[in-house]
Amino acid sequence: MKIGQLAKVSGCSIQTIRYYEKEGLLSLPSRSEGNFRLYDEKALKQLEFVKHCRSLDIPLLDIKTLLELKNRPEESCSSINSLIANQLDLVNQRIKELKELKSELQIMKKACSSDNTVERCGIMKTLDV
Amino acid sequence: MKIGQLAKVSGCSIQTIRYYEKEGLLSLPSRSEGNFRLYDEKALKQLEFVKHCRSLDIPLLDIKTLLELKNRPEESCSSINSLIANQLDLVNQRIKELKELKSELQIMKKACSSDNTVERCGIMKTLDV
DNA sequence: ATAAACTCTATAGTTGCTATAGGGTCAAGC
DNA sequence: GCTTGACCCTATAGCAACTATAGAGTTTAT
Repeated sequence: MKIGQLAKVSGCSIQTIRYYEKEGLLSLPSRSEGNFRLYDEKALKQLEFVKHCRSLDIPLLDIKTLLELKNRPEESCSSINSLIANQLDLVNQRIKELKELKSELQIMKKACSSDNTVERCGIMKTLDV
Repeated sequence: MKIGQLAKVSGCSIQTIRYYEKEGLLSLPSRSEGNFRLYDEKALKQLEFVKHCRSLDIPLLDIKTLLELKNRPEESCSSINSLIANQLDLVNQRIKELKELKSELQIMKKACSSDNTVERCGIMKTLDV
């Protein structure tokens, strides 16, 4: 199939597919006589692997690492474990930060009722440290 | 004071200060004979305002809006209310997403014990949709 | 043959910084 | 006065992960 079809099937944009190829996340596809990229089922599977990893906020560089490991089945998977554990830490950390941010925003929200002027706005007073 | 001192006092890097000035978040400072930027207490306050907004994940463009509103004290602050409410929505949304991501990562973490091969790695099997 | 849809490569842009290059200024010490 | 190191300047590029656009070539259906 051509790139437009792959994009439809995978839910990944044409430009992103080309980007992933350029970044080494997708294998170079064969080409038609007119130089159009041609993809098979294996390419679709690889793209879906990449997409799945992205949905986990895994950076592209790490995804490349995972793909390389995938090609080395006899190797230890301890680095995969580390990667996922690290990702989980990052997520936990970010959730913590966002909760704190949420608290502050909620306090600010209450600091001002509508139909005020900027001068008397409780939110603005809070921002003005 | 010069930019290095402002950076120290504010906790904001020199380059970021210059960046904020370029983006219109900070007023153009006066200059010394040697063309060094010179800042007063007012500039420090403005920078701290910007920093505070950034700590709330408010985009620079919105911060500019807030600064403009600050200069119009008689105007309605309803847009400030909207901005904070919107920010809160975004934060809530992101927390939700991260919690879902966390769940998935936790499941994956359990899918593999250490000292496996890639071939038998439960995490890799999960990624391989 | 024609036109529209699809595809190509190259490049620029988004956001919010951050680093670097090459050069100028200032202040302290000799 | 000279030197040196700290500080400052502008310009530009880079980061991550896309996303858009320009200009041109290919394919497909009528």
